[in-house]
Amino acid sequence: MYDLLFKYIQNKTAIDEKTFSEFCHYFKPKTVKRNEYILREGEVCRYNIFVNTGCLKFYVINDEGKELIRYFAFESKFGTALSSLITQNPSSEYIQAIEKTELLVISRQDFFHLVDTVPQINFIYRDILEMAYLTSQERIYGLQGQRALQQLKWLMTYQPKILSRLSNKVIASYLGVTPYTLSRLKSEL
Amino acid sequence: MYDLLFKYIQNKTAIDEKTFSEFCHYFKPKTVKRNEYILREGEVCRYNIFVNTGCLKFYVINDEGKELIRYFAFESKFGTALSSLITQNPSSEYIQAIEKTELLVISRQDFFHLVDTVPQINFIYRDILEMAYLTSQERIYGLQGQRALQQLKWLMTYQPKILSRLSNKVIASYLGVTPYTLSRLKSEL
DNA sequence: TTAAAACGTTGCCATAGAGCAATGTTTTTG
DNA sequence: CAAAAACATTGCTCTATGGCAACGTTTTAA
Repeated sequence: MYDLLFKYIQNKTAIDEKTFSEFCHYFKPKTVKRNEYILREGEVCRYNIFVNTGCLKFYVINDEGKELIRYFAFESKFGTALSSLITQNPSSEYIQAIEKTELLVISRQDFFHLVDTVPQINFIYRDILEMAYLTSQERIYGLQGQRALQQLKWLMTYQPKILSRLSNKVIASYLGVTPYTLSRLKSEL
Repeated sequence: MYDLLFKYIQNKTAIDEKTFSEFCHYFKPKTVKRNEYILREGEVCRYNIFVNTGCLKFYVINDEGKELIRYFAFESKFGTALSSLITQNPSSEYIQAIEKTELLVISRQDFFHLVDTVPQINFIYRDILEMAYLTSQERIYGLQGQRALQQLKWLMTYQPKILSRLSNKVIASYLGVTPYTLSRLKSEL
């Protein structure tokens, strides 16, 4: 149950099993079904989430009713509606399972308690933030600059898992184009 | 010289002048001219930067030769090419002064030393990363979803400083549209 | 202070992508 | 396993934005 999480932390910082076992019980296992919501727009986010198996999508519904995905959390990834988690204001994001997904869920309070008291978790959180920020930056440059075809090629090279595991509809929503356009682009490759 | 930086830190965490004076000398004053480069593509970023007066732009030049701006650092803002700073790989970003700008510059080594030894700076860095990530997220949703006119309206509401202080050419590069389009959009408002 | 350079605006046309409709395919679920 | 629902593809048309050219205005720097 905690194997993946232990490997994740061990991979990024020095930690022994004893230290890990002292805090891992703060992470509660939870299984969600395909299409089940973990968080809806308007709710306050009270958890940080680690994905054991499956996949979550993080998205908003814009004024025109379109679903815009900013992030997929696959196995061994953390994800949360960070803005709401930090500010405790209602979230503008939805978090939803794309397929049957097994999670480890930690409450906001417990998580920040660990960040403040366990140096390894302080470092992990810093690493998560740094990496999330870097990924966001690259994505901004991608969305700003490239034509949709270029974005698709970038995705094929750097995020092939997204293309191979997810539906066209979902990929289109991530790229910010319509499924029609994505379908046409794929035939141009 | 260090007034703004002290206020910045004091505003986010409890700190007294004595503690501040013990580490502030790590930040070296530097003045750069209009259009002067602080970092060019291909160079390794070795500094974190705090802006005292003026404004910096952080951008890439894409395959088509277009300048794409992801961030402006105005007074009382930190900014760096974080990806290069962390990995010490060559930067894909440029950092350049838009106008005459006074900086406080701290070396990578000193900065992470402070992050690891001064709890207030650890917290500041966490706050910078959190806020930068949140801003990036919002920008991703903006770029993905909205038409350029909507983006411009968003900017008028939430970042009026950008519109009032910077040239159309620079704003267009931030929005990811051509100056022609921006000029036309403004006449539609 | 004035020539040169950069910038902003607008007309015209080209093009990428949106949106709808129709059709075939795959997936889901009782 | 079969019916229903969701998804993928493609033709047609429409719109937002790109890109060039021309021209006036502002800024820069010697």
